[in-house]
This record gives sequence, C-alpha cells and structure tokens, in this order.
Amino acid sequence: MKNDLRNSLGFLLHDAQRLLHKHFEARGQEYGLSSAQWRLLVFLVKEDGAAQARLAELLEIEPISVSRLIDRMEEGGWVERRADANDRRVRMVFATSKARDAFEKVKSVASDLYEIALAGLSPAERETLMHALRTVCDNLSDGKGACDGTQRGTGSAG
Amino acid sequence: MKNDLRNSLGFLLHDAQRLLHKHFEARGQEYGLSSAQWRLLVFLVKEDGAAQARLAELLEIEPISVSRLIDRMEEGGWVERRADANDRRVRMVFATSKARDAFEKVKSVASDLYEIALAGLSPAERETLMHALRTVCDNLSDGKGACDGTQRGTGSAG
DNA sequence: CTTGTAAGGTGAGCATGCTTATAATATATC
DNA sequence: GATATATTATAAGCATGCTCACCTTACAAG
Repeated sequence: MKNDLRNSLGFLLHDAQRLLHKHFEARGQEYGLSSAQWRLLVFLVKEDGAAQARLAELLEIEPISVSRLIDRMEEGGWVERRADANDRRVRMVFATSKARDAFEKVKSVASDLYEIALAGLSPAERETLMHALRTVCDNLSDGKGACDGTQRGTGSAG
Repeated sequence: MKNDLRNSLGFLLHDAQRLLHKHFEARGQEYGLSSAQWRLLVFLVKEDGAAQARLAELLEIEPISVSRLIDRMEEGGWVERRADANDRRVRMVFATSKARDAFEKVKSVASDLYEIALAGLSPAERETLMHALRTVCDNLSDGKGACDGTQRGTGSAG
C-alpha cells in the first residue's frame, strides 16, 4: 500500500481531530463560542470561580494560554475575572449567565456532531474507540491525569 | 458521573492528538523537523516536485498555510522551491537530500512513538481504533477524501 | 486581441497552542 | 525582620491553522 504512513495513528488522529474541530467551529459559530472556549466552559460551569492556574491544570494547557483565552472570553462577555480576597495573585474566573445559557445549547450541538462523526460504527466499536483513545492518553500522559485520571469507564460514546 | 463531557469524543480526540503531537515534537526536535513539516514530507517524498496547491490538497489544509510552512522549511534547508517552466504561477517544491535522510530516521521515531501510544491495546482493538478513526474522518469529510486519502477520486498520485 | 473567469501563490491579521522571561504576591527559612 | 523560593498571572514572540483580499498567470469565449 502506498500511503501506509497516511493511515498511521498520527495522521488519523490529527485529521479526525481537525475535522471535528472544523465542524464544531462552523456549527458553534452562531453562538459565538469557539471550540477552545467551549472546552474551558465545560470545566468552569462545574467549578465556577476557579483560579486561572486551576483551569490550566484541568485543561492541561499552560497558564499563559488560559490567560489569553480568558482575555478573549472576557471581551466576548462569556466570563468575568474577580479578585480573590485571600490571595491577591489570584484572578478567579466566573461564567456569565450568557455563557451558561449558550453552554446548554452548544452541548446539544456537540452531541449531534458526535453522532454524525460516529455514524456507521456499532456500539461495540464506539466503546473500543473511546477506550483506545483513553488508553493512548494514558500512555502518553506524564502521570498527571490527562484523559486518564479521575473518571474512567463512563463509556459514554456521544 | 461528574465529567462525562470530559470523556466525550471531542475531548478524547483533542487530548490524544495534542499529547501525541507534544511527544513527537519532543522526540523529533533533534532532527529539527516539526510535526507539520514531517507531515508535509510524507507526501513530498512520494510526489517530489509537487506544486504547493497539490500539497495543500494532499494535506487538506489551505494553500496559504502550505506557503508559510514551506517558507520555514526552505529556511531550514528541508525543501527547495523551483519555477515550473510550463506554468509560471506554479512553484514546484522539492525535498532536499537532508530532508530525505531525516525523513527515514523520523519515520522510525514515529513508529516507536505509535507503539508507546498503543501499548496495552490488543491487535483487534488497534484495528478497531484505526477503522473507527477512518470512519470519523469519512463522516466529517466533505467528500474529498480526508484520512482515507488513498483512492477517493483525487486522481493523479505520482 | 480583449474580456472574463479560474487557479496558484502570498500578505495581513486572528486564534490557539507553545517557550522564555518578568512582576507581584505568598510562604518557608533563617 | 530579611531573605530565598514557589506560585499566579502576564508579556513577548514563535508555529500552525484559519479568513479575506490581492496580484499574477492561464485559459476559454467573443
């Protein structure tokens, strides 16, 4: 086969991720939430008022990336920064009601999109896919719990 | 379960891809080839002298992104742009011998990394993973043959 | 030849990740 | 109290993707 590299894990993961990202951006655009911003909200709605360092830990990205992301989200009215009375270094981040409303809607956009992406795969194949992706994350994680960590075996494929 | 969204297709794909990318960058660094540059080389070694537009089609990214990528690769001595005598709009791209040498080495870096990433998964699970990723790509592709690349009507493949 | 359309390449500028460095604050040690 | 270290947030600047806009060149129609 000519393009075995083209069908390697790296290419397939890269392409699948990029395509999903592209579709999400297109669909989520009407709500004004980008993919990265939505990812941050997923954590923020569960842990409102988190410090930026905490969000960086949850998202597994660098604090500076969170800082920039929140800059733009604050401009867009999605989040609010507030000072922490106990630690003046900290900027606590809060989701606005606008963000909470949009979040619920975008959640269904996301699950619709996942269904489209997984079309044609049996429940067993979906299970294996999710399991395999978690395994890949585990194998490549530096032990601080990427996909790994806290909750394993939810098995929700959508 | 608290974080079912965290275990959704979107998060898992995103995290797995990002982790693989990070590891690849770390390991490939000694060769000076980034992940994106290596991806381009995969196609270029099979289709040397391709026009940038052709590379954009193969990589499924925008021509302007190829232009920037090749700017940097040319600076690094990985590729060479040459004029096409038959069409003066075209800049043909050629891999240098430095690139071809590094390519062979990085290829084994990549396969080592894939083995690490897939550790603990049975051959059947790996099969299913790859199949599922190709399916996701197909489902999200606009019909121009994304991951499944090889034979989808793209036509000339030198 | 002239005109109109399409195609190849690139400039400007944005979003999201990164590394490296810095300022402000907290905390531990002396 | 003074000093050393760690933590939080951010600035500067790079890589890779994007959109929009532009120029050059090719090609088809008249």
